Amino acid sequence: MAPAPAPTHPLVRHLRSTTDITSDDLDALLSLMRDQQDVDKGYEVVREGDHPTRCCLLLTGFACRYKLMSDGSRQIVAFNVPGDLPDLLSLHLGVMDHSLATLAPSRLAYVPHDALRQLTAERPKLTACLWRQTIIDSSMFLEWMTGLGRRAAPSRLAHLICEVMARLAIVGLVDEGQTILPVTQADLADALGLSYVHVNRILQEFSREGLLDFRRRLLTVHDWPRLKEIAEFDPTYLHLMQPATID
Amino acid sequence: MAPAPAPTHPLVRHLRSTTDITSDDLDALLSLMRDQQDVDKGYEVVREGDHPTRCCLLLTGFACRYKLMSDGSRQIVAFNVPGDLPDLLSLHLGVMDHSLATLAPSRLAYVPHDALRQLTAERPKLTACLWRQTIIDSSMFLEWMTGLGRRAAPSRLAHLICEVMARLAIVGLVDEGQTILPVTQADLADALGLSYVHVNRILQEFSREGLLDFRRRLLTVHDWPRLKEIAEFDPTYLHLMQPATID
DNA sequence: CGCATCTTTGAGAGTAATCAAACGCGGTGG
DNA sequence: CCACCGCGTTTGATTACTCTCAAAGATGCG
Repeated sequence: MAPAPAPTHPLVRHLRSTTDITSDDLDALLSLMRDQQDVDKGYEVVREGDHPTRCCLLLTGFACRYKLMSDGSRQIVAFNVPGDLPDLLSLHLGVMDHSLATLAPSRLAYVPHDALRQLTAERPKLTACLWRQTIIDSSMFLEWMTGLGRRAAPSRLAHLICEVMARLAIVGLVDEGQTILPVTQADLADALGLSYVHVNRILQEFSREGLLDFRRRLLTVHDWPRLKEIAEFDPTYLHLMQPATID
Repeated sequence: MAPAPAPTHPLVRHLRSTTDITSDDLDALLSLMRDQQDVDKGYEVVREGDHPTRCCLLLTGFACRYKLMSDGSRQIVAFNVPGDLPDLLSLHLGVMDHSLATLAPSRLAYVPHDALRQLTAERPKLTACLWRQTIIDSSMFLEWMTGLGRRAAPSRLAHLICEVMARLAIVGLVDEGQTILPVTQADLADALGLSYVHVNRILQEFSREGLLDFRRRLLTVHDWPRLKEIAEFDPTYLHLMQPATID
């Protein structure tokens, strides 16, 4: 039987795919990641208003960043996949202006701000890589905003699925067009600025058309080219060093 | 008569209000800003797909960043006021994934990426300030996204006006609740994900209620507290070092 | 087996888009 | 000085997308 592929650290996969980080800087960064924790789904890593003193790395699982409105509604502004540094921005922001929570049982690693700040003071190249990382984040926000503002609901949903698939593929979590996407339709709705009822109807339409199926957290894309077409998905904004990994 | 207040450089006002930059770093940065240019309204500073080799500083005028959709519609993702470094992110991004254009006659200063990169390699403190700056940008995107996804149209418009007023106030461009906002209602619509017809109707409603008037690029806010209330405007996400400047 | 969570369905209501046309104002040129 | 022109704004009528509310099915976990 074929041996399982060497399990590469997701952070390594992630950073290598979006930056030209050196092995040396990578090792230095990884050496700070000793403090790890397993958490359940629904764990709030940081909350709006917090003054965090450390950043976290998502090793396994799934997370999202969101803001809560006064009427109780929630806008999810980002999904995070393994390898992401979801709250890296807290390094340069006193106060969190949004929250971060897991959507699935997850493993987190923590890096104290102090250590990270010292590391960046010593290593300009690494600093540039991490800075670039936060900027790519903001690129994704821009794309998301554009979807919220100007894309019709089906295209918006398709685009979100394309993005998440692409990012999961980078860290090796997509197999034959299938992936576990541990979110509910209500979570998708919160990300898309739609109601969950409407999301449900669009998903049914997609399924009826043979485009994809999303049931019980298992996402199966049957027709990636057409999905990309509906989404008008252009992965440029992910700023990958190599061309996209699905096609 | 009272002497006019000393005209401070807008970049200085801006950076001082959002970071703890030192005078020394500030001078170093300013010394790179020699290359200046006056441009007309509608000038495209950088375009989606470009590979810029310099960043710009908006000295006077008004600009916006936007993405164009295949159907010709436009999503404005940010407005830029004097003192902003609207495309600082291009320093760490090979390709622009959105465009930047002026909305009013403006004066720009350019800084080559080379020079800026060298400066950041030498000055970790300055790097942190600029990094922070790009992160605050991304905070504003998050707030904007939340508005697009979850705020009703009137609240969304009110929020945008609050933000722009607050940021103009920082650089001293608001006087007695009045400011020149050099955008059309169609521009506002492109920023808000609404049609210009709808924006017009909301503005009329605001005017009828005595909340504000926006005519021929002159914005007059009559009832700032109520505007903030409608917008649920909480300036935390602007990450100002001092509390907000209007109240 | 029972409960909690998540998904699905239907009906009715509203918000905002679209289309089309008129209006107002400032600038230009005769 | 007036007529015209263009940009931006305003208006009205119609359409349609999406939400809300309410309730019924599924599914999986304990």
